[in-house]
This record gives sequence, C-alpha cells and structure tokens, in this order.
Amino acid sequence: MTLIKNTKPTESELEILQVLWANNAATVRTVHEELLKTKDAGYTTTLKLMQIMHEKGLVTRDDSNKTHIYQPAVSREKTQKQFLNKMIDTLFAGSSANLVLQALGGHNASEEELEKIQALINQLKKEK
Amino acid sequence: MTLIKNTKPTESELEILQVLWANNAATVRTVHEELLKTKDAGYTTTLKLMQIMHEKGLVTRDDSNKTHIYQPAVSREKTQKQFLNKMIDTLFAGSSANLVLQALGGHNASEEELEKIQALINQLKKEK
DNA sequence: TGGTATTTACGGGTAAAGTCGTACTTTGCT
DNA sequence: AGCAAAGTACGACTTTACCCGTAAATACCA
Repeated sequence: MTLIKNTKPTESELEILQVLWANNAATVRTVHEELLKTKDAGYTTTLKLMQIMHEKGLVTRDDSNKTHIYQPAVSREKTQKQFLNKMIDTLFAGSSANLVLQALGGHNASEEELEKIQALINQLKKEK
Repeated sequence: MTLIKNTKPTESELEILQVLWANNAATVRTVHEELLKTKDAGYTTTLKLMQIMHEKGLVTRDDSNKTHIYQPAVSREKTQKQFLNKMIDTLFAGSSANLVLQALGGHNASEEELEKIQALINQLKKEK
C-alpha cells in the first residue's frame, strides 16, 4: 500500500525538479550537468539527492538499465500551487491579490503577458 | 562595521515576523500567545527563535527594561519581494506572469481586488 | 523582606538537508 | 579475458532548524 505523502520539496529538490520538468525525463548525469551551470556540487551529491527524492516519491525511476532514468512524480502546477498557498498564507496575509500586485510591480512582464493576465481577469469578473 | 546580510527568514521566523509586522512591536509573550492560536510550541522555543532572529538582524529589540520589546528589522515588502523572486526563479521558470496567472486562477480574489490589479496593468501598459 | 511569578540566558538534543568519499557493479572496448 | 569508464549504493559528517529544560536575573506584592 502506497501512501501519498504531501511532501514539500526542499530548495535543492526544486532545482532538480525544474530540470526534470523541462526534460520530462533525465539521468543523474544530465541533471547534474544542468545544475553545474548555476551551482557547484559534486556528482554524488546530486545522485544522493535524487535517490532521496525517489524514496520520498517525488520522482519515479526506470532502473531496468544500468543508467537509471528519472521522471518527476509531482506536477509542476501542483507544486506551484502548494508553494503559492503557503506563501500567500504566511507572507501576504491570505490575500492572493496582494501577491499579484507585488509580483507585477516588481518585475517586468512583457506586453503580451500583460494581455494574458488581463484576459483572465476579464473572465473572472464575468463569472461574478 | 555591520555588514547587511541578506538573511532569508525561515518558516518559523516568518510566522513571528507576521505578528511583529501586524503589531509593529511586541514582547515574546505577545508573539507566543499569538502563535499558540495556530501552532503548538513552548514559550522558551519562541523566545529562543526571537533571540536568534535578533542575532541575525531580522529584528531589533529594546532591552532597557526587563521585558524586552521586539520590532521587525526587515520590511514586509522587501521580504515579500525576496521570496517572490526566489519562487519565480525556481518554480516559474523566471516568468512573473506565470506566477500571476497561477495565483489568480487558483484563488478567489474579490471584484474590488481584481479592479486594482487591472488598474496596475493598464498603467504598466501605458509605460511601455 | 521574603517568596512567587515572569522573564531572559544558555546549553543541549533531535531531525532534516546537503555534501561527499569510497566501494561495489555494470558496461564496453581492446 | 581483463581493464577502464561510468554508474549506483552506502555510510559518514556538517550545518541548520527547531524544540525545550533548567538556572539565573528581575520584578512584584503580601
């Protein structure tokens, strides 16, 4: 019986998941190579991390060959929501709009992206 | 010479900061009492946490009286930005618009809040 | 003034995260 | 067959986050 734990990925695990999400499936080597671009850690460190993630159920792996192939077991969207909820709760006093305002204010979204957001807002308003 | 460290508050520290931000200044007792509403920890635990936060420079304190009075040393806005940036980076592939869409989609903002967001978007578009 | 209650200081203990070295296994090549 | 390369497994160590007990300091009040 496998219990679905609501495991919250750690910082390092998120970095690995990002590579996995982008590639859909990857070996430790691939992930490690990718991580090297932005951080500095040994190969076995990445390996160990991914093994732990496997134990936690954050990734699945195909070990029918010598070189194991990993896949994400949690969706990007679900994970995004998970962190977003937490953040809205502990940092934005429960108001998602606050977060949105802050995010839009501080960063530069392209005009195209702004359009997309606007469209969503219009739709949400219609639903009221 | 005091170096301004870019210390990232931990989960527990954020909870404490939230109380401090809401009250502007508070004693350990006050903070602890507030935390008890949602979590379950001993008084000395809260005390210790706040002492550590003081060492880290996350809070200032007035210890001229026996009962020390704490104040946040980091602004809510700055902290929000700090976490937002991290999150956009490691979870939304660098796109703040992605985050906004996800946040708006998953949660219910009031019509009034939607208006505010819309106004900001219009302004941003004008600046382009 | 003496005792009780409140508070701070300090140290330690546990658990998780992150790091890596070393040994074993498998594969492919010569 | 035998060696080198690439990979996995495993265990150990370090740091950080938490959590709390106990002792010392301070204040209050009967």
